Amino acid sequence: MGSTATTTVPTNAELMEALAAVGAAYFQDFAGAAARHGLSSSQAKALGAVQEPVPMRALAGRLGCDASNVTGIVDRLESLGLANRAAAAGDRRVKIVVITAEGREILNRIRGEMSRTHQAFEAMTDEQRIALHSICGQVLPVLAGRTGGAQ
Amino acid sequence: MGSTATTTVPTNAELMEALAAVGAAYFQDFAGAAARHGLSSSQAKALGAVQEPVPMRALAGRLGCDASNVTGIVDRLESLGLANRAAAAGDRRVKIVVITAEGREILNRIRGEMSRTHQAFEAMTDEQRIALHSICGQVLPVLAGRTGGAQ
DNA sequence: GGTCAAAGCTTGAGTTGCTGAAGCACCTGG
DNA sequence: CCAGGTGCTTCAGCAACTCAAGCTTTGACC
Repeated sequence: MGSTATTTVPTNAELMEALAAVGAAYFQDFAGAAARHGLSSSQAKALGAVQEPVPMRALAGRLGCDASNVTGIVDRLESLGLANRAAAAGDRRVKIVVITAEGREILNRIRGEMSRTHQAFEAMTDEQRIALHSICGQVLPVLAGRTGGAQ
Repeated sequence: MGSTATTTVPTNAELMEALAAVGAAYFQDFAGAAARHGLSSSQAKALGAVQEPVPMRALAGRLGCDASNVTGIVDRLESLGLANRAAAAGDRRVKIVVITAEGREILNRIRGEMSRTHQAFEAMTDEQRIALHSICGQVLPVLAGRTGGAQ
C-alpha cells in the first residue's frame, strides 16, 4: 500500500499539532461528561484509575502528581460515596482506595456520555480502528517513558 | 462479541482507553517541558494559542475557559515578557494578545524539548505517520463539535 | 529487645486555574 | 443622546497542585 503520490509524509511538527488538537478535544469531551455528574476532571480521572484497588501512593504515581494532592481528591470522592479507603493487610501505614458500586456506575455513565468521542469512533472504518489501536499500543510505552532514553 | 481472528477490530472501549492513555502521556510530556521553562501547562497552552495575535475573548474560546480566567494567565505571561496586550484598532474595548520574540523562542524550545513525543514519532514508519495524520484530520472536526449532533 | 532510618499518609502554607457575579469602559442602534 | 449590549477586569470562593513538616508504622541493625 501507500503508493499514492498525493499523500505526503507529515512532519513531526504537523503530527504534534494534530495529536495535540485531538488530545485536547478528547479531554474536553471527557471533562464535560464528568462535569455533568458533578465531578472535576481530576476526580473523574482518579475514579478511572481505581477500577482496581490501589494504594494512595501508587495512585499518585498513576495520576502523575504529588501524594499529598491525592489525599484531597480521594477525600472528595469519599464524601461523594464514590470510593472508600480500606486498610491494607500486612501494612497498617498503607490505605487502599476502593471504588464503590456507585462510583463504578458513575464512571460507566460518564464514559457512555462522551458523545463526541463515540461519534468520532463511529465514523472510523475497521481498518482505521485497527491502525489507530496498533499505533497507540506501539507509541504508548515510548511516550510514557518506559524506554531507557531520556530522563 | 465473538471475533476470533488474530487482528480483531478494537471496541469503542478499547479505543477510548488507548486514546486516553496516549493523550495523557502526551500532555505530561508537554507539561514537563513547559515546567522546565517555568511555565504552567495553561500558560504554555495559551502561548501556543497566540502565535497569531488574538483578542482576549477569542483566546478564552480557544482555551475553553472563562474570559475572566484569561486575564490572570495573560497577566503572568506579560509579567514574564512572553506576551503583550495591544489595543485593537477600531474598538478600544478590545485588547489583543501578541506573543513577543522571547515568547516565540520559549515556545519553540518547549516543543523541541518534548523528547518522549519526538522519540515516539521517530519510531513510526512513514505509513503509520500518514495513517495517524489522516485519522486525526478526519476525527478532529467531529471531536471538536463541528457536527450538529449532540449538545 | 531497643533504636533509628525510611516509607506511607496527612496537614498546612502558598500559588495557580477556574467560575460566577459585579463593575467599568466602550460601542451601537434607536 | 440615551439604552442596551459587548469586552475586559476585579473580587470572592473552591479545586488542584507543590513543598515542607509531622505522625504512625515498619524493617533493619546493634
